[in-house]
Amino acid sequence: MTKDGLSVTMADVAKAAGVSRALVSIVVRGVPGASEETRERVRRIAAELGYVPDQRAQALRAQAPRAIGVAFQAVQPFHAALVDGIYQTCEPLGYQVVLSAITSAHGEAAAISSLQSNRCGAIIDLSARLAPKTLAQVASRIPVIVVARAVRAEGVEYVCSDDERGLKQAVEHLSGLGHRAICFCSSADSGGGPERLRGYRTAMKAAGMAADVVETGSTEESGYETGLSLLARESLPTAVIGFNDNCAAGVQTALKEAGIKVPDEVSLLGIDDTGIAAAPYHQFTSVRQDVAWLGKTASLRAIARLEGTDGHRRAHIIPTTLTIRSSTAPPRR
Amino acid sequence: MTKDGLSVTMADVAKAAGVSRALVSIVVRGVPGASEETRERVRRIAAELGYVPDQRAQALRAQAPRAIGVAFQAVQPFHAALVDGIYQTCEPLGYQVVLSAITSAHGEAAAISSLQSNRCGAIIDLSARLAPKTLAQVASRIPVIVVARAVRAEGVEYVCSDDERGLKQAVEHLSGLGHRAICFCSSADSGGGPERLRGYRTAMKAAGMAADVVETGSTEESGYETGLSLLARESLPTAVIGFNDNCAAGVQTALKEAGIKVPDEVSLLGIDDTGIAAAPYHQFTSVRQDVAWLGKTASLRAIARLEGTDGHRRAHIIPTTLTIRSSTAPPRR
DNA sequence: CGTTTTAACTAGCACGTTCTAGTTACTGAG
DNA sequence: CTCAGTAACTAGAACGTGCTAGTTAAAACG
Repeated sequence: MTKDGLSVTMADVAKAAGVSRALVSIVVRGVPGASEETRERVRRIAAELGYVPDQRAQALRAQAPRAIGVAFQAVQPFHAALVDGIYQTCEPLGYQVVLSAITSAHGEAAAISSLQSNRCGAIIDLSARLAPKTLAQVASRIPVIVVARAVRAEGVEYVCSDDERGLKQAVEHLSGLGHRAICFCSSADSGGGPERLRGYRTAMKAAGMAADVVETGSTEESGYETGLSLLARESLPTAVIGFNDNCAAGVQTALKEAGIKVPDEVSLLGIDDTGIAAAPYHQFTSVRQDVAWLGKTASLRAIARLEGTDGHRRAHIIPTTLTIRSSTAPPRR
Repeated sequence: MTKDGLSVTMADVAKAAGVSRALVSIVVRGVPGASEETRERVRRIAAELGYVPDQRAQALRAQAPRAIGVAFQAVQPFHAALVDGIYQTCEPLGYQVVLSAITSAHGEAAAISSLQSNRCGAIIDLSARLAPKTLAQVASRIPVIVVARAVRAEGVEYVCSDDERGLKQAVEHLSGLGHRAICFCSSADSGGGPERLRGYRTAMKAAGMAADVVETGSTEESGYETGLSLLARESLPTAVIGFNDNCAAGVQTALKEAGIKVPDEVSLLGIDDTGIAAAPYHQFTSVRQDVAWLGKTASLRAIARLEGTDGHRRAHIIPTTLTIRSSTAPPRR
């Protein structure tokens, strides 16, 4: 640290080593143009002074942006896994990941604007709730990749799971076990909501069964409410598909409290295959989203768009798989 | 966007408006020095071109750093809440929050180095697992505030909950209900582990009870294992304090599977009061950490250290409260 | 009319880096 | 000894912004 409390700069190292700034730059970047002994000496002095290159200055100097911006919601475990995947893809390729959290104090618009302000070459939005028009406006300046939501906006690309097919897998699994009365808890305005509903309806029709849809939400509480409403019916369905794992967990609680056993009396199926589905007391069969794949695809698309090696595409649909656990079984007699 | 695909700069706006860059700067920052009509015109043109100030250039120009770096683990809901609190405190005070995720692909050292590289004026570390020596080295250059872990390292300040007193509250609540056989699931190497254990031992001693400690971990799985080990004993304790809510949830599952009812036969108490404790099927009494307070304190300390208005302090201990729910009741006869 | 004041605006440097276009100093060939 | 070739190094200009120190031009004042 220099005397005035500011950070160590290249010039400080250069001065201490008795060389020019340019040479220090050559050494720290490891490019040819310095003798081995000078290299050694400069490296040692840099380490002694605790020199760390200033990323902002590097970025400012660079002509082409080397940063990928990610807007995410910290509270969502799903987002955490995606962020992990994005780091895994971007960093080895030499791209910096710039995060901006979407919180109660810092909304989606603020997050995106902050990423623009950091001159990210592309933006990956994990929680696109803004109007398509607004997103399109951003996309006219910077490539935008939306994850887990089918956004129909000019210039916006999206990556999401094949929710429609996922529900087909779920319905087929249950009908294969012999179920005929399968209820789906829908949440139309959540990400993937419309696709999941469509997939359910199509699959039910194909199997010659009547659709049975209840509108709910994506939280455990709404699942619990839905569970109570099912219990109030004259007869229970033999199987219930929750809108997601949270929702399924809520339904299970309501059923358990009423003394209904899962899967003996009612089979229960979640979607997303998050940690909650794998928890020892749930063990939900669940439609698995391949989060690593989603993150990797979004990253690669962002990089491709940033580098301009590839034009705009509309959508990237990632297949789902069914993780079978102990919450599904043949129906009660 | 300019022709070559790069972003709009101040010079672009200045050229389009037929004024100097300096004047654009004056208008954008809203400082005196421009006539109202020029101001209006420049603002309009800036908006038309989609000009967004370059934060990196601003930061580079600024003498004093205005950014607070935060190293966090995305997968931890606890961290998410803290990040939220940090944004709420820092942004209104004009400080930028720079996030760096700690993931499998991007460890704590990488995260901290990235924050240094971004010339943050202070670092808030939500997941300090590095050796105290390493942390001290970082702290010798940049103020470091560690959250939720009592780190004894030169120059490092920490903010954490009063875990010791929290356990005292837990034990007193249970002993007030009449419990005499209270088991504590300890996790010595987790954040707050040693303090929690010490608090438990002290409180038990003060109440004239014998300590009953089982070593476990901070996950649901380890709680489940611990639950099984308790069931293998000749007689169950009448109350169990989980190391945290996750752990308590695991214990509960093991007990439930063995047909043991909570709280009728065994009282169960969690720590942290996270969402899991409040979930409908758990309803744990839990020692609440005031996350908002923790985040606010860490932020304010970071700012104080950054501004140099205040010297180094060692520790900041935030009080805990007990949230009473339905998992605790008087002991079985 | 000359001088001062003030509002409105501009020129140009600095921040820390990278990169181009040099400038040395040394080696080896003729 | 001269000349080219090369390795090792340096000077200085950008990148986009903020700020200091100006420079106009018009109004105010005596």
